[in-house]
Formats: sequence, structure tokens, C-alpha cells
Amino acid sequence: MIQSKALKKPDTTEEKIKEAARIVFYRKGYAYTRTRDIAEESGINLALINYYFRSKARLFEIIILETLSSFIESILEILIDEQTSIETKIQIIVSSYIDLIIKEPEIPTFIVSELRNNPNELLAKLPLRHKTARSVFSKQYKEAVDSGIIKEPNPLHFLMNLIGMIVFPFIAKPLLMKANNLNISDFNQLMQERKKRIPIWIKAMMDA
Amino acid sequence: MIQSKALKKPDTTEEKIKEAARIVFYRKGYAYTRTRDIAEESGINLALINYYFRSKARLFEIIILETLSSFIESILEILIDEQTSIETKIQIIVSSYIDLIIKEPEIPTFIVSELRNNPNELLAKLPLRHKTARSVFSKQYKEAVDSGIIKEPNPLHFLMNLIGMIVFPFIAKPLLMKANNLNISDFNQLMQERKKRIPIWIKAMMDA
DNA sequence: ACACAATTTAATCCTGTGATTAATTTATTT
DNA sequence: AAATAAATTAATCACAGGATTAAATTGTGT
Repeated sequence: MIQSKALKKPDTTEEKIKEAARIVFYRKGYAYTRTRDIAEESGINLALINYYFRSKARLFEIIILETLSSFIESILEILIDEQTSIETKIQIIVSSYIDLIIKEPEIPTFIVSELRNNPNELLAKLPLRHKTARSVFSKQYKEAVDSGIIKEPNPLHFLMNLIGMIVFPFIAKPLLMKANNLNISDFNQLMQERKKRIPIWIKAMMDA
Repeated sequence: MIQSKALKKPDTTEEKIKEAARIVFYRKGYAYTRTRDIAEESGINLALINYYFRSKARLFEIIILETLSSFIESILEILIDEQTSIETKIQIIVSSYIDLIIKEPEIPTFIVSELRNNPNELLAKLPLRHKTARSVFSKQYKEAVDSGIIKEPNPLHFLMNLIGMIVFPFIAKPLLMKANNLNISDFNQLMQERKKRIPIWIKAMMDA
């Protein structure tokens, strides 16, 4: 189960600042967030941000690294499990990811926008365990290809398609909503539909 | 044929500024772009930016509106043509869009990032002709559904999947490249592969 | 060649905002 | 209770960066 940290009730001042920072950073991004916004959102004195976290930049780095790693790990965790079949994995990933993003809809755009600046520096600091995850999944994927269940030989295409179908509508949300006169519940309704359909679509396209 | 304005050789000072602004805005986004960057990139004096374009904000608005409308129009143009079949449309869209984005790979993330701030204000200023385009395409799509070629009844899902499969890898590029140790030509190679495969995938998933 | 407008330049202004400081209050230790 | 440390506050600093100004240059029409 994916558990969002953003829901944890903060009690210490340090945690209050961090949660407020997360909210404001998610909403406006690093560049448009003023330390005064964070102070106001958390109801603390401006100077405490620098007292507890050395700078706006350091506070931000903590937030984005946590966000990134939990976002990525929650997929890897599922992919890495040798017990569950690929089909089941797809269902789990689609369902839990869409639920997560509906709860925290700013995360995908936050990640994309902020990663534009210094991706290498940031990603270098991420404690990622790709290798094992990738190797486990590649093996499983390769078996599916060999046994003829899946035609597309490259697991990267598979993953791009899967994640893309899940995440892209949230990234394009403003455009989507405007161009089709959708309100939020229309949009969420569409996303709920996709929980059921993406696995079917993926299955169909992968053995085409 | 999609023709990028960014390749037009500027001659007047005003055009020089605009092209430089486009380049820098695409690369760094509005917030991280200093007017001094634009001045340097175009080799003109700082004050000329405010002389020709009233402010950084107004210059930016021109750039992003041009970018957005040409990006959107280039799809609508294809969708709106009643002569071409849906299958052909898919091929044309996939092929020309991937080529366009490979040439100007910063555009998708630029649009997503900048649209996060004031989407409504910006989109309201866009001279979009959705209605006609949508109605033509909806009609054609409905026919395909009625005749059983396509199973998925909602054209929005179709479009989200199509555009998502095209655009998402470019948006996730830094993450993708890092996680899989790809260099740029590896990445572009993958995208070239997708030109052929997306139409096949789309076809398969749509009648699943 | 002259007058007037358009363009360009260097220098300066001014606000927003991240950070710091010194003083004050609260908590902890002995 | 006294002493020391930790936390909090209000006030101020410093400077990056968008904008403006006034002077200098170039262009255009007569």
C-alpha cells in the first residue's frame, strides 16, 4: 500500500515547516515559492525556516528527494516481486498509482517541472535500487516474451506506455479540462475509468 | 508539414530578441530566465527588451501563446481533415509529432511547466478552434465505433492515449535516461522505433 | 544638409525576497 | 533557583534582477 507522507499530522515546528513547504512547493514550484509563503502556510516565524533548514534550497532538496524516491520506489516495489504475474502487476500499479495521484494531483507536474533544472545533480542523490528491480522485472518480462504472451521485445517500451498512460492525463490536466469543458469530477471520473481500461489496453497492445 | 518557427533566421532587432527569448524560455522557463540572459543570447542591449516588448512578462506571453497554438493547431489540422481515415491520421500525427519534438525536445516540458501557473488566463487568450475540429473528429470516431473498428467509445481516451504515448517519454526523458543509462542517441533511437509501433499499439488497444 | 524620429547605449533606480542578527522567551539541567 | 541551552521573534541587511532614464547614435524625409 502506498502511504503518502503528506497526510501525516505534523507536531514539532520542524515538521510543520516541512509539511507546509511540501504543500507550497507542490503547488507553485521552487521558483515561485517564497520563504514567506512557507512561513505563512505553517504559521511560524520566517526566520525559523533558516534555523531548522539551512536554506530554502536545502529544504526543497529534502522535499523533492523524498517525493521522487517514494514515487519511484512505489513502482519498483511492485515490479520487483517475483511472486506476482506481470498481468497482476499491471493491475496493481495502475490502480494504486491512479489513486495516489488523484489524492496528490500536483506531484507529477511537480516532478517534471523541477527535474528540468538540475536533473543530474538531483538524480545522483537519489538512493535508487534500479539494478535489482530492473533485473528481476527484465527476467520476468523476457519469459513472457519467450512464451509468446508479449510480442514487444523491449521492456522499456512497455514501461513507457504503462506509466505514460497512467500519468500523462494528470500532466496534461489543465489543457485537457479546458479543451473539453471538464470540471474536476468529470476529470476524476475519466481517471477512474482508466483504472479498469489501462490493463486491458496494455494487454492488447503488448501482444500486437 | 509542421514548420517550426524557431528555425526562422531573425534579422530585425525585434526578431532577434524574440528568437533569443524563445530559446532561453524553452530551456530554463520563465522564472529562471533573466532578461539579461535574453539580452546576452541575442547580443543586444538589455534595455531593448523593454523598448520592443513592454516587459519580460509580455514577451513571454507572446512566446508561449505562439508555441501553444502552433503545437495544438498542428494536431487539430490533421484531425479536422475529413478525407483521411483515422488510421492514416494516427500515422501522420505520430510521425510528424515525434519528428517535431525530437527537433525541439524542450517544448513539451516547457508547456507543462509554464501552464501550471496561470492556465486559465493563458488558455483563455488562445484562439482555439476546438469546436469544429472536435465535432469533425468525433463524428468520424463515432462512425468507427459504430462500424466496430474501434471498441472504446470515448474519443477522449483515444486521444489521451495517443498523445500520451507520443509525448510522455519526452517529458520523462531525464528520469528515463538516468534510470536506464541511455545517451541522447539511444533515446532518439527509441523514439524512432515508436513512430512505427505506436500506430500498431493504438490500433490493437482500441479494438480490445 | 537639416530637422525630426527611431534606435541603441550606459548608468541608475527600486522592489522583492532570501538570509542574518540581536534581543526575547521558553525549556532543560544542575 | 540559578545557569545554560534551545526556540522564537522583530527588525534589518544585501543583492539579484526587472525596469527606467537620459544621453548618444543612426536612420529618414524634405
